[in-house]
Amino acid sequence: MRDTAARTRDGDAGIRIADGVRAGIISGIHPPGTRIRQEDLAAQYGASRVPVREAIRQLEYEGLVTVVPNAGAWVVRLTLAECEEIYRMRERLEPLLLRYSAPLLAPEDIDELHDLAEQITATGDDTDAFLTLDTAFHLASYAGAHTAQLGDLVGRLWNSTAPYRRAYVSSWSADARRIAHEEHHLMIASLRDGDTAEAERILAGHIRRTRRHLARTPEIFDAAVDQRTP
Amino acid sequence: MRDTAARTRDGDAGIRIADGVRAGIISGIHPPGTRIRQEDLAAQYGASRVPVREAIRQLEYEGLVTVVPNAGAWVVRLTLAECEEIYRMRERLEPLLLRYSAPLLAPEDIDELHDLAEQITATGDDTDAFLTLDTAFHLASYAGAHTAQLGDLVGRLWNSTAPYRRAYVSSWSADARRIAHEEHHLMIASLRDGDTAEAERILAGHIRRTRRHLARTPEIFDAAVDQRTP
DNA sequence: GTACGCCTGATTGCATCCAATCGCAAGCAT
DNA sequence: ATGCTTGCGATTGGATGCAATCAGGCGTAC
Repeated sequence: MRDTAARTRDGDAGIRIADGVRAGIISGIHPPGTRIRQEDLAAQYGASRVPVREAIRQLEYEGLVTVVPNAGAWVVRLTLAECEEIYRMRERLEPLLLRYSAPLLAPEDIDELHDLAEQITATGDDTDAFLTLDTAFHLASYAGAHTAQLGDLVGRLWNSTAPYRRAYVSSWSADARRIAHEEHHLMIASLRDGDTAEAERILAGHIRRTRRHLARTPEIFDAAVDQRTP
Repeated sequence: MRDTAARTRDGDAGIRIADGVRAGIISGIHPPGTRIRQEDLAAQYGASRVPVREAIRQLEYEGLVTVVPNAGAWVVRLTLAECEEIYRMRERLEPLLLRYSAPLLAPEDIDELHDLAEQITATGDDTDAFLTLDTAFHLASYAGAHTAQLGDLVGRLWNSTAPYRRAYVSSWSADARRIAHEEHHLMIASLRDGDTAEAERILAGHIRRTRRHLARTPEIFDAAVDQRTP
């Protein structure tokens, strides 16, 4: 019952808890391996444990927390293999999502993508700025898609790897960053041309290259918070 | 407190409810549009409404029920566009899953696939038998994969469309069925050859063809049970 | 000194109970 | 006769309380 939101008992308030915890996980406040206690969250959000349980279940199905019956919940810790699996899924799904989105992007939407790509190029080695803008760029490229499940799924996959992205993006060389920037611009050019198939290929390559780089920095997945993680 | 399972309060019993309802949806007992009341399920499974709520939430995240706050839950009803979207996702994801599985399939596993394919060929126009065996065949082809998320996701996608599969498979011509059988055998041959890439291509084509046929039978998505479905 | 067993504390899982919301229908006014 | 309003019933959302389970620490036996 501390700071957050004062007892809106209208619609459905267990979602607020899930939103808050999700934000905490993505932003790195709750690193992988952190223990999640129901009563703590209940107190923090001024709610009972019932909606907290629902929130934890939701986050479990989003792949952000691990629930062990009669034991508790922890922020998911990924192995390198699991993280690669997520990237392989993204490599196949995001081009499909782009295929849904591309035909419905207006020229001004593509201009906005161009602006974002320019800002990304200008971030230099400010990792936080890069992460924020890169996420915004890709999500904006999917803004045209009206999908029932695919868009949400891609968002969940992004969130799943969010705690690790900071670590390995900061390990990129200047050259690796430059290639990412160029791929962004190539994709924009293909979108402006109306060549969706080529944009799909560039995007798939973009994700694949990131995955391969990831495989070369396995040390990211070793250290962690460890609070009795199963 | 009727027939089902007598109060096992050990581990986690809300999952039992989800399993039961899921089976009912997949098997067609609860057709799309059916209203789901919490108290009914609670009485049916001899539990309180709390685990029922969790079960409904779980099924919502699996894409099997639609929950409207302060209103209730219904078995998901798909539009043709939504069903096509699921097939497009499967078209990209299942070849990836096969890529994980194929190298770990032993020769005897492939023999089993061959047996299943033979049985499928022998079903003639027995739709129920075809559905059961076809599901078994594809799941068996994925048995080698040890994935954290991909396998479960593919299973969920299959389940989502299960209520509609019966209807459109029964509309297949003898020719359409024969093509499916041949694709099964082609895939087996590629797997036995160790040519995973070719098996992937055949599988993608198999799913794509099914999706295209689906688009030609939109009448499946019209009629339904309708119990105040939103 | 080591291993096993018991006991206590903490945490989760479920049942029961109360409050808020929504849908529907009857009644009234126009 | 039709449209709007108001009240009631039904159903969901949330809070509290109790039972069961698991982890860790201590004591005892070998």
